[in-house]
Amino acid sequence: MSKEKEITIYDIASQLGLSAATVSRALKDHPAINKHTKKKITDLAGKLGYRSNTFASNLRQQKTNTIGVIFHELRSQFMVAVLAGIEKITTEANYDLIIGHSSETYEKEAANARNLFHKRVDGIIASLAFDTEDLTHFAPFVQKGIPVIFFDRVFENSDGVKVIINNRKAGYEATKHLIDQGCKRIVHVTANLKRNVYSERLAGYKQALSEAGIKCKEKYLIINDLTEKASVDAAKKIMAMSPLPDGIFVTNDFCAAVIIQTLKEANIKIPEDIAIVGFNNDVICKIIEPKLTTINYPGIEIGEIVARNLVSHLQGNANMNLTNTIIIKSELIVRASSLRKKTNKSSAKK
Amino acid sequence: MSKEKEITIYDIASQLGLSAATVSRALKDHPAINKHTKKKITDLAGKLGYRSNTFASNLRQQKTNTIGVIFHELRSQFMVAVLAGIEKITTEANYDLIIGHSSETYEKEAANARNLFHKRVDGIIASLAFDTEDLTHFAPFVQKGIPVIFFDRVFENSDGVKVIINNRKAGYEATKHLIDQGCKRIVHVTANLKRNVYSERLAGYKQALSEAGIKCKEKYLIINDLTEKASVDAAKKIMAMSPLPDGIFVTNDFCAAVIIQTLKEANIKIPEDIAIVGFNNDVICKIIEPKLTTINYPGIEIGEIVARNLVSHLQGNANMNLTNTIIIKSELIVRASSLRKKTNKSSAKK
DNA sequence: AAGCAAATTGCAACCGATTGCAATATTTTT
DNA sequence: AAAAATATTGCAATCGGTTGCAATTTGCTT
Repeated sequence: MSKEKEITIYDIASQLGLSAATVSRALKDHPAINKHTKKKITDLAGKLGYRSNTFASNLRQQKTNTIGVIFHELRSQFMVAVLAGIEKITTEANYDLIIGHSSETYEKEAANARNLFHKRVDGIIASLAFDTEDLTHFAPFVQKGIPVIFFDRVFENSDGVKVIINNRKAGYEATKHLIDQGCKRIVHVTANLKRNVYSERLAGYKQALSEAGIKCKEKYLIINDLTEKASVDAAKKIMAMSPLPDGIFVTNDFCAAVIIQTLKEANIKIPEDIAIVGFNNDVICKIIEPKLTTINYPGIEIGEIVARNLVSHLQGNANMNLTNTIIIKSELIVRASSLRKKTNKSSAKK
Repeated sequence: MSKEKEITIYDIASQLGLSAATVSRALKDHPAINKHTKKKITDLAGKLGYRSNTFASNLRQQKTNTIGVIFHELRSQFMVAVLAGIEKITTEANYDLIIGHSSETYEKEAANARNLFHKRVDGIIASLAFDTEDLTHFAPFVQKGIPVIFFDRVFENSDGVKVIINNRKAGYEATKHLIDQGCKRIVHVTANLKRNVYSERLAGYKQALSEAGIKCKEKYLIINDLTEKASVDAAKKIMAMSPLPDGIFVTNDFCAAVIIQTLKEANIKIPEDIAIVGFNNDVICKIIEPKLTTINYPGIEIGEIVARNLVSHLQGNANMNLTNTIIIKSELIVRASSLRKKTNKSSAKK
């Protein structure tokens, strides 16, 4: 427990009869320093257990080498995957991450933003909470020229870079698939329509219905917060409908899994009575019985792209401000939960 | 995009004809400063958009107000819950978190430790990777008197504070429950026995068997890495046994769920043919069919306790070094996957 | 060996907040 | 009203690394 004194460049300098400036440069591999002295310095630094003081360095250089991340929720595979992608790129580039999560409330999101602002992060990566209605809490960053990049939950018409998938197309494909499977009464379970991801998927849903000449009924739209309880309620609401719907497009795999579970307990057969499609391609898709048809939302790639954009902007290799929106590919993955017709693809692996 | 100059205490001081020292004290609510001047200062600071420079402050105070967290994996409900618990306490106490994850390898764990050491965190919270064999990578912290606290995956005989559950007891109860349900040939699927959590659960398993006069067979012990693939393999191994086992105690819910799924596909009935108990009480327990009996491992509480201990040590309110091990309660939660006898508790909710 | 270019190294002023101690202002005591 | 006590404020050094510019050393040319 003996708290030894920290070694500084001054200690190294005096032990070698050099100046602190030389030591500083040597440790950063500055080209002006003689190879031979450089070696002496790094050797001694190693021996003494020198560790550079980030604060002194940050203070002088006026930058923190830290990126702030604001997530609405961490309990989803998708989000963790995005995080892993971000982490991979940022650690390679030697940036630290400060992670804040909003638990889906605007209030905490704004508090996180303030905190990160005070911590002087060099850049921000964010996905919005359910109830965020404007981006004023990010204004301080914009004013100071600190780059902000959004993914997944974004304001489509805002400035700043956004990395998203084509949610409308995904919603369209999910619904179209159900229609192709013979569904006529298709429920859509989704969340707060203020969020682009949900409103766009809904738009795709409506488009597919209208193209098929199916009228979109108000009562077939269920909006909730995707929690376990809300999912059970949604299932009950669906069971109470008469006639029973024959298809459900759920905007989230976990919610879809709970709905399947609840319906099965009521002896409703999936997919024979009701076919179901989820969204995200979480592991849960393969654990629920029947396995869940879903939209693959590639989290790692999104995280990597988001981070790569931010980092190269910060390093001056590219100017983010020229970019506006980056759209990542997503695709429908068909599994048993929606397969009623034994079509070309034959039976999905059982 | 106009990068305005940052406001410092000197700016505030000169605008008010005061000294920087006074401004600094006023902003920290130092008792020696006159209420009236204090108000003038905070008002102006607000108006100018002053934000304190953490680096200057950290540099001067020689502490970072940052806690490092080393996780072996983030993709589990349990770990995310622990993180949420830690976050709750540390943000209340105004500490930042730097999170590193080892992906279950010693190498990355050590790299994370080095990084956090260089970042000069004030304290460390860690859970060990599968293949970590010693704690030398934490030695630098100990030497400098930086507190390190472990949870879940720990070395039981090491110095330092550990927060764990009684894994032996949990393993015993899980196995005993299976025995009580009439199981005689009980398989145990677990992971690297270097980790206390797994070796202890195994010990509990053996104890329960021996008390019931059941011989513990080598071939009934399956050790893997708990991934999806490994879980499928484990299930196949089990199906190949003759006679078929009639009970499985799995050390992890996700792995248990995959095994259930795989067994069901082979037309094995759960729990009639084989009863199954998992570990952790992840949400997946309630989604898998039948619902999974498991051990409740209270992540949030563990996170809170770990963080509370560390924070109060750092704040000088308590000395962690007097504590050695904190044991949290865990309990068996019985659900359908193991219920063969309709006993006193009658049928678990269907 | 003088002259000049290139390679190394050092000087000293930052970056912005903190804090022990001294100085000044205000209030209370006698 | 002077002395003593208390409340406020300022001085100036400090934390440790960085960097423009100057100084010094070394190498090369003729």
